[in-house]
Amino acid sequence: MTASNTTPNNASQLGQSSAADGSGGLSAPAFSPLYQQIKAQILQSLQNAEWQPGDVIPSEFDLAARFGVSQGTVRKAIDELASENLLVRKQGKGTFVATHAEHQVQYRFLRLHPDVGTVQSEGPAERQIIWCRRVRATAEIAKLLGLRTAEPLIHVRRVLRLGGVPTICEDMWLPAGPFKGLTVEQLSSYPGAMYSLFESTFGVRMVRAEERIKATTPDTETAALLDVATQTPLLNVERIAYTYNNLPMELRRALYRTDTHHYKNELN
Amino acid sequence: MTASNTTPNNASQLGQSSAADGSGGLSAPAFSPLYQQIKAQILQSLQNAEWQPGDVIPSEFDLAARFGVSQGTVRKAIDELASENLLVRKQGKGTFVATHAEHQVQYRFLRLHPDVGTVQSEGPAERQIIWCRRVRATAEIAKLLGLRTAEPLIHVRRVLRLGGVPTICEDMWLPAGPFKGLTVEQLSSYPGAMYSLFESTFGVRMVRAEERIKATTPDTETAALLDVATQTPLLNVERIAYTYNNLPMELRRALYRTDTHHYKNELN
DNA sequence: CAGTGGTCTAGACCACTGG
DNA sequence: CAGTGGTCTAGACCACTGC
Repeated sequence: MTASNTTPNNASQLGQSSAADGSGGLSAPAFSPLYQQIKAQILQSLQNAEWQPGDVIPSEFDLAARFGVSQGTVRKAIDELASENLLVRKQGKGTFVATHAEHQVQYRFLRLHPDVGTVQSEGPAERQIIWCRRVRATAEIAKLLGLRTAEPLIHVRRVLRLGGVPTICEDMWLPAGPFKGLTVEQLSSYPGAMYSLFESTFGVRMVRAEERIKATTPDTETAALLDVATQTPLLNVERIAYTYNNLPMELRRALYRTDTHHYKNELN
Repeated sequence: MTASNTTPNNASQLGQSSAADGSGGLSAPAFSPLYQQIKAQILQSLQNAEWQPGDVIPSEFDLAARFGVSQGTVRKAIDELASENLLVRKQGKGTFVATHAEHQVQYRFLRLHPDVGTVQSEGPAERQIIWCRRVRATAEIAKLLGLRTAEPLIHVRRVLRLGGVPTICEDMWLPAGPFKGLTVEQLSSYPGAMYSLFESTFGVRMVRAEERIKATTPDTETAALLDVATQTPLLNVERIAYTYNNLPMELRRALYRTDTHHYKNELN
């Protein structure tokens, strides 16, 4: 009785998700293990906002019962989601939906760190919104965000001061639809990180990002904002941030001063 | 008979490794699960060069028998080592010691990619060794490499051409001891990546690296090597590469041209 | 076909949290 | 104390490789 498996193998009552699964190829039947299907189910619940950021999700045994699999299988699914920073496990307490609002890390995607030996204990960044405008997508921006040219966008420009020094000047482009109603007042008064605001107010959770870095010099306007000469070499960091389903939701083009800070990257 | 566990719990015949374990704190007894101890044992075999890069290691069942644990426990240990890129699993074939000589990825730690739309299919980089000298460590370099000031080093300077264009100029400092006998001829004639040479010829396997990026302009000598004006903004990438045990074994300071390439980083 | 890694189960017990 | 995640086992079967 006990030693026989539940089903011969692949997909039975568990419908394979229909949307893009990123496999690309189309020849192979593409065997998908049970835990991957469970993972897709959990992901679906996250996308559907069935569980909110910060919430506890059901226990491993509950989920196992719900999906009709063993706890170990659910565990493996959650393991992967946790390693992708979509879920956070806390022993003895439960498994939680990850959130940008965790006070521990203010800027999860910011890789700019103060040089050691120079200014330290600089505290939180001071943020200054330069503007927040409605614009239309250029062909270039539309392509990067997966939109059509001339679709409405919100364009935000801001400066961050670290340790009192203007260090970062960034432009952000957001699709107007999901961010309808975003105002300078919100951006200025919100106490947490910008992605935390997006999460709580607009239900858009940034999950992953890609950055492309070049060296450049600022135009006169940006040079003034950063209080540097126009020939000062700066890092040009272009970021595309993605929400669930690899959907790009933000384009950000930032200039970093690197006289007292550096961009840190770990290579494995 | 079967349902009782092997040992009440922690460390029994498995001696906890003596060297630095990175735990830092000293108050807690620091419970260490079995699979972590197995992982440490396997790591030890890797450091002792008991298994060479590219070799197969014993099967999960063999290792389980050797360590007196179940296959699942060995599996979890190998899982972590594989996720750290120290081992590579190949279904149906075995588990292999990772190597920099895999033809698939020529430069595992190089994050500079050609811009899309510009020059493509640029093929392998052309390497040009500018010099290879014996020097003594400055205080700064000694600190970064965990050495004492004035310890002997090998200083290599080279230029990489991508798609025919001189794009990277880098200086490397290596401790003279482990790299005794490194010559310009070796560096010039070796067909693979530099870390592959280190691995096969000197038994030094780079496992992990940290990079700190700033924007700068080149001095006249470097500007000439890269064929750019001295006011051209460039990426300054300072890398410390580590072998097993978090031992720093290389300091590298590179300047990247970013007119047709960019430094790519994935944020999770 | 045998050998390897990969999946899945069922059940036991441990470590941690909070009422 | 009960409930959660974390570890460990023993055993079954699947998918892939290569002889």
